[in-house]
Amino acid sequence: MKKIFALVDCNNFYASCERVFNPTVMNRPVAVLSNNDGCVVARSDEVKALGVVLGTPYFKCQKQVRKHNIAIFSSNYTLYGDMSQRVMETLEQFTPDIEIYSIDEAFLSLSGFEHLNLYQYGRNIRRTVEKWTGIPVSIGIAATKTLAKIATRIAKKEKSFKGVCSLVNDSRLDDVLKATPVENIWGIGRRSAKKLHARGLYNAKRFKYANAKWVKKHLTVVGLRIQQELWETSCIPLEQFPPPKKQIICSRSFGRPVTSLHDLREAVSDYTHQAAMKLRKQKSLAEVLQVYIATNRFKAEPQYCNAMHVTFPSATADSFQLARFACRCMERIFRSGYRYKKAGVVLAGLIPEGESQADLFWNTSSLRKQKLMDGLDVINEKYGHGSIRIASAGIRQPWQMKRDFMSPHYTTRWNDIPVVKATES
DNA sequence: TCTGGGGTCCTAGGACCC
DNA sequence: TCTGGGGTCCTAGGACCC
Repeated sequence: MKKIFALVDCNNFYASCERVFNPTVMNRPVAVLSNNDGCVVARSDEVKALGVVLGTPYFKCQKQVRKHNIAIFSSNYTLYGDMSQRVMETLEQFTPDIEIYSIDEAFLSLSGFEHLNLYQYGRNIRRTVEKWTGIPVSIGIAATKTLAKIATRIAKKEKSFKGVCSLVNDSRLDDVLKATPVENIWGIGRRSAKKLHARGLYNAKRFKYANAKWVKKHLTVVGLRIQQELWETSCIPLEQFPPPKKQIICSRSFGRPVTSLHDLREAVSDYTHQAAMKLRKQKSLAEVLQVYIATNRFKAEPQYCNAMHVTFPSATADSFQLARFACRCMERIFRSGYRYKKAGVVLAGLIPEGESQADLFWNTSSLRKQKLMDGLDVINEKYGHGSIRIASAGIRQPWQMKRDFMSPHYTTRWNDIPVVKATES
């Protein structure tokens, strides 16, 4: 049976989320900043039109922000995560086979839906999502994921398509590919694009008809798969049930330079706890813990970075145990006299709960400790992240990241629920 | 003053084994 | 003086994604 994939992609997702509950920015350009208010990571259409490039450091576009009255927001992941869930739940109305690919994208399997007018079906999905969540989306429909990605670009770019583009059984497919630069193909990054250009392959159609042996040699099997997908041969399947993560990272830049071991210990304790919560959520244990620190590479000042990892005799998901080791690693790699910008924690060697090898001389997590962890997670889930932290993460936390333009937690905090006031006319 | 964070997959090369 | 061939496992680094 021929496969059909739809890709649903939220438009300017973070910026759209900020607009849903804040009508005052509906007609203003909106930009959302990365963690630490570092770079622009999401832009409304108006901001794109003003020429503000994705990834621009905030301090480099402040002039434009003032001149054009751009509304600026710090990243509010609690809000975006919740809005994402609403969008995904809406999509589940349309097919049971859905892969949540990222916070703002989902692949839907529409195989077996050929009897429908796929374009109209897409339009229906789009209307419903916008009505139920307030988030505008673009939808691309095609025989492979790679082609669905291309279709979505067209749906977004060509206004006459009204947000939906189907390339299923479409004789114009090669024309569409011809108009698609290779660097815009999903999975073709800067380096691969350069190689393709060097061989005179500038658009997706040329790539499609290129010599497969050459493709395999220079772009590996990954490139070969992409090429196959351009031929409508599906090689990248729908992953409905994503496998558990193989590593969990928590790393952050600091709001200001950090110089003391004390503060760095606090920071990695906090990061370790956050990573451990994710670890427990996917019901895994970690065998390896890694800690790293780095100075600010953009500054002309003494640079230092280092990392250290420990392997446990028996895998664990205990926040306290992990944090203790994280602090010990930090003590080992810390050198005084530097201004640190960033620290991170990696949990690796992840195995499913219940598959751990007990070690005779290793203090394995007791049942009581496990109950304590469960309690911690329940409370943090219910009252918001950071309601309960571990003491070694400190209270004052001078290293905390900057978030000067944070919007309220409209959907997840009682006190932040928007209030609509009637005015007398 | 101010430059994000969290992932995956693939390959090459070294260690080690039979 | 000569130094096969095949296999596995691990790690670091490259490339890419959102």
